[in-house]
Amino acid sequence: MSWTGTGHERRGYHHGNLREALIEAALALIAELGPSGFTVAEAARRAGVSPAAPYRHFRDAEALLAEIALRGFERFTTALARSWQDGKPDPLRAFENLGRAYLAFARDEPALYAAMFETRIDFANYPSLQVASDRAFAILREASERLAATLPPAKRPPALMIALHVWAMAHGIASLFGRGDAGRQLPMSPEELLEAGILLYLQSLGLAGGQGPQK
Amino acid sequence: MSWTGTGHERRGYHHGNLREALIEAALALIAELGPSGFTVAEAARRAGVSPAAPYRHFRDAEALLAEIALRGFERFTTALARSWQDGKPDPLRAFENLGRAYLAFARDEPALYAAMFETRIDFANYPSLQVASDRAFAILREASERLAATLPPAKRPPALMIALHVWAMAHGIASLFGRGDAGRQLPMSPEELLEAGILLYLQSLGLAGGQGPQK
DNA sequence: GAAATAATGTAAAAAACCTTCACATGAGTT
DNA sequence: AACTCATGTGAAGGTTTTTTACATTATTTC
Repeated sequence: MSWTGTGHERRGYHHGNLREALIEAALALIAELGPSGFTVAEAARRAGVSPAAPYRHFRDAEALLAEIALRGFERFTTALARSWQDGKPDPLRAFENLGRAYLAFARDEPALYAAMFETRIDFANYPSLQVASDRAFAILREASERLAATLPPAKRPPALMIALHVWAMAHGIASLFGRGDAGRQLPMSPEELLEAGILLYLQSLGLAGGQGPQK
Repeated sequence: MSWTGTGHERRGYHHGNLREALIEAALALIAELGPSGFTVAEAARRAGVSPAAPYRHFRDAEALLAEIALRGFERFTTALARSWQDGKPDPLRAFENLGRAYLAFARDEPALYAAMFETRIDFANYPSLQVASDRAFAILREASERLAATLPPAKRPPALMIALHVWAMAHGIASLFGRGDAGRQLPMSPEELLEAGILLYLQSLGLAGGQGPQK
């Protein structure tokens, strides 16, 4: 038993909670070394089991990553929904909060975010991932709908487009500048950058800044 | 010599152009299987040499990827500069062309784009990569400067901010929706999405749409 | 409660990969 | 022609992935 890890104690022949222990170990590995630093063998080592044990719980390495990404999307959805607060105190403020929550999630849970977006998992092989990802996007879309609905129908821009633009900018900022040490330094924080970008964008749609839409 | 590849012919004991052949093989692998599908052994196999041969040209697998990313940034810079056309016919049109060129590069050279942005190479270990990346961003920044300069100084927004916002949105769209099959389907093409996003954003700065800045 | 069954972990092994090292070969130089 | 350097080979050690046969424990059923 030379692989017996120094980490969490082992109750006996059976681990008792190996599935969770593997997920935690994988998360720690990703956080430390990036998505490519994770290996099934190392996760097993940290959980104190043999290299074959993980295969009782996950079909292969990708399945473990997919499970992590799935939980990531679920927590992401929760975090976004909480920050949106059903549009309170007002849709614009709530929308800004949504943006901050997006970046906060990417910063505070880099391993989850990496598993969700920096890992090349084919969603077709994991339908639940597609569902979970759609649910997260649905928050953003709902927020965009509510924001757009503050305008009279004639001047109302398509909410889906707004949601896509905001998602792209948020993901772009998180991905390019999200980690403090990521090579590039900014004249402002990622949060400030995103907030400014969203406000400018919404302004031209007449959804921020107090004046009507451009035309 | 069981590893003699079926690909490009071999002139003798010495390959003659192994370095380039390895880079090509790695690019093909990344294009086919994603960044994680590349292995030194397979690249060597395709080049028709032994698995140890690549180490005469690259310190390790990451160094090969870094070289690919470096070339990617150089070609990226060239493509962006060409599309920008020194601001012709006018800064706004040229700016839109820049956005299209960004997405075209991500679509047409997915392997390069992946090596540049989806691979977690530490720029600190490859200073030339940092330089090349900065050069690419400099095009975007210069374009932003020129665009901002179309406004009187008092109303001129910070060009760096514009460049960061546009880069983030372009990268976000490329990364989330750039590949046709990438799970999510859009109501419009990535190019149209980006163009609309940029125009709306610039509108509120008074840089597009024909009217002055808001507020 | 004992026996059958299911779940979970181990050991061993094959295949692939990464990388290094000593050595071989060929190219270019003097 | 001899020397030197660059480039490629063969072999080897170490790691990882995943499968298979087997061992152990938990759970269910009678």
